[in-house]
Amino acid sequence: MNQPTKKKKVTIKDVAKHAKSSMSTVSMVVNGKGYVSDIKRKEVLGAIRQLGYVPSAPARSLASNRTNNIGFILRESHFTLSEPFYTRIFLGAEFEAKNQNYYVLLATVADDYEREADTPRLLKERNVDGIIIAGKVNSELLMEVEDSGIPFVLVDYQYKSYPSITIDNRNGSIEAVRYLMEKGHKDIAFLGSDIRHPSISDRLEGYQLAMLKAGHQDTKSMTFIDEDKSPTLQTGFDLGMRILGGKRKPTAVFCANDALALGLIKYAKQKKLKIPEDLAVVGFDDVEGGKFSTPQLTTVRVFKEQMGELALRLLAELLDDIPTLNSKFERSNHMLTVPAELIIRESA
Amino acid sequence: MNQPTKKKKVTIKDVAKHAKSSMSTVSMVVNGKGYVSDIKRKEVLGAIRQLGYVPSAPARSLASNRTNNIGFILRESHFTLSEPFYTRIFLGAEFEAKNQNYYVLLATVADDYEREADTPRLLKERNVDGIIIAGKVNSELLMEVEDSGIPFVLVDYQYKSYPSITIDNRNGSIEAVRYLMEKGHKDIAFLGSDIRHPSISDRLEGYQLAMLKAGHQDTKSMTFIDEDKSPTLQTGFDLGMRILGGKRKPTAVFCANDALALGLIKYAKQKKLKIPEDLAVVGFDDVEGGKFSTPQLTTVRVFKEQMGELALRLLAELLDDIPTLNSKFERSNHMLTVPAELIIRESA
DNA sequence: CTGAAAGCGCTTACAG
DNA sequence: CTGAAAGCGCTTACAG
Repeated sequence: MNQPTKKKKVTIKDVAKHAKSSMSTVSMVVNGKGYVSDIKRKEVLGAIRQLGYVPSAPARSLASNRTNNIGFILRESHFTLSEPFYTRIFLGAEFEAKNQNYYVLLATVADDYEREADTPRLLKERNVDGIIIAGKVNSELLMEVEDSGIPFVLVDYQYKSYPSITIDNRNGSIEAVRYLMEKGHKDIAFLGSDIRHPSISDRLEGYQLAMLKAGHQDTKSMTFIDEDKSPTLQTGFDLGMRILGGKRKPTAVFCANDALALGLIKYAKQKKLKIPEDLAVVGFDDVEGGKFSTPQLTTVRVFKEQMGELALRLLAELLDDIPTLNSKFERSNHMLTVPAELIIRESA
Repeated sequence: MNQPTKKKKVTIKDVAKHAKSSMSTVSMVVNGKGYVSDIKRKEVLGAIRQLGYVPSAPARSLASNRTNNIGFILRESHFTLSEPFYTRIFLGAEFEAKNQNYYVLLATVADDYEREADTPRLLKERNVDGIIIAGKVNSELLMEVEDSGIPFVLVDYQYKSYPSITIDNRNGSIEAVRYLMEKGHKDIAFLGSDIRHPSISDRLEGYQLAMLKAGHQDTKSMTFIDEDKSPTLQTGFDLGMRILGGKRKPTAVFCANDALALGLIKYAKQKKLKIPEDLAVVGFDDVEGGKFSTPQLTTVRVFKEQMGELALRLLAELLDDIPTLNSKFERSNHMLTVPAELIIRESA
């Protein structure tokens, strides 16, 4: 069928000729711009189908001064995380990009990013119309993107009041802590790390709010945080020692994320504690591993794909609305929050 | 510093003028083609630096008929696997792509891929110079890529005798089984699934070879395979029942990959078996989770980043060597195998 | 070894 | 509402 012969590329010119029309008309129907009579449109569409015409991306870019590429910037360590969190956000963005006819160029950056030296090529070459930045990244990078003038949106992170998609961490946390309380727990601890990540500090805040509201003044002695560590299994395991080694042992722990929760559970099991009987544990994120852990993890679900999708859509809207990039009004409309949802399984 | 002013784009023309040279000369020094005198080159380079010239990707593409993009095709389920296996391969390719000045466009495809309907846009639009296909994918896709005439290489998969980068699964497996034998094990079982993936069937073969060589004729009663399942934790867990429920219980199990091994361990622990005392377990892949499991997983390491890097490099070479895509000679030179390495930890 | 010129395949004012 | 033409920023023969 599809002979791998050196078939000549079909151009817009061929289509125009075939449809007895002009290149501009073809261009208009392809791009859905301007008015073309129904008859002409049909003829053109027919010619396109018959000839198998596919527009050339580079030619379009060159002529229109748009790349139709979106950059997706992510810390390398976030990309290779065993729990596919950002990967799923990326996937959501990719999915929506297909709908919107964008290509997404992924650029991973080192954790110790340095301006200039590590500038992603897509930024240097300005080979994107807009950028999505996922998760916490070096502020050098942020400033660099900001200076570039290329529109961008953040996902699961915030910077000044630039457009962003964030999780409703506070309410998700409140819900989790309340659930624990309903189960009769009073001594509820918080376990966290990398507290400078806004998602994590918001989760702490939610915890504090819920505790205060329930009349527990002293949350401080019950919060265990290793600020300098990233929130991984290992960190959770290590913090487990501190939590369970103190004199005032909690009966429940709300963890800043699933990895920490899983690490804590691992430690607790090693100490022969029964979960949830001896210690109830709730995580946050709803990561793959939580479904397969023993016991299965009770957690707060984050809609990762949806976040990516929203980010792409928001960015696409920005690109359409502000070609001159000047309207700084209504910025707050561009800071979206997606709800999180408590998922009750076995660990609490 | 970097004013976000509407600075006019610096073009090759500006550089030529500034360097008192011509556009073609500038082009040549940028691309390192043809001969340019040292003096001219220096002048041009100086002008480029001073003006901050960055070539326009689309203009280049249009003029040269190369996109400078590489497509990376991957099954969606492989991308979101909790164990970042293919993700790391991708990262390796991405890394090498930077060196070679390619952008890599990631396209994830559904597991139930259908020709035409699901054709990745990068293929349809021919917006890539070459393609990397990672892991086992639908044969429809393979045929479609083949028909497109776009050069491609496979990673961790094979198709006809197209260029590929594969793991030395057989020798890795032999090494693992031999290690188990050295430890005194005789009843060594094999645990696997999705046996149609060449990597997995090769691992089985390695197992069989090693067993035979050691005088164990009957490997059949010791191989446990669920062909229709993918090699996940869950499958490993489920197969655990069969392995440990039979009358002839193995003292060691060589698993087709880490996920299966981890699932098996989970089941065995639940059955109060001690690992490795009661049951020794070896995996394959050396995935993140194995380092944090209890006990830590003994496994065969696969150099994932390196595989991606090799794939990109191989593809880049193909693209340079055969612009007309005709030489089908020496294909076997293009089927690379990377060694695997036994990593001894705690589970065996 | 270097420069002038055509051409890559589109989009976009601009006439009509 | 539709067509002719310029121009996007490069690369690549082709003269010199």
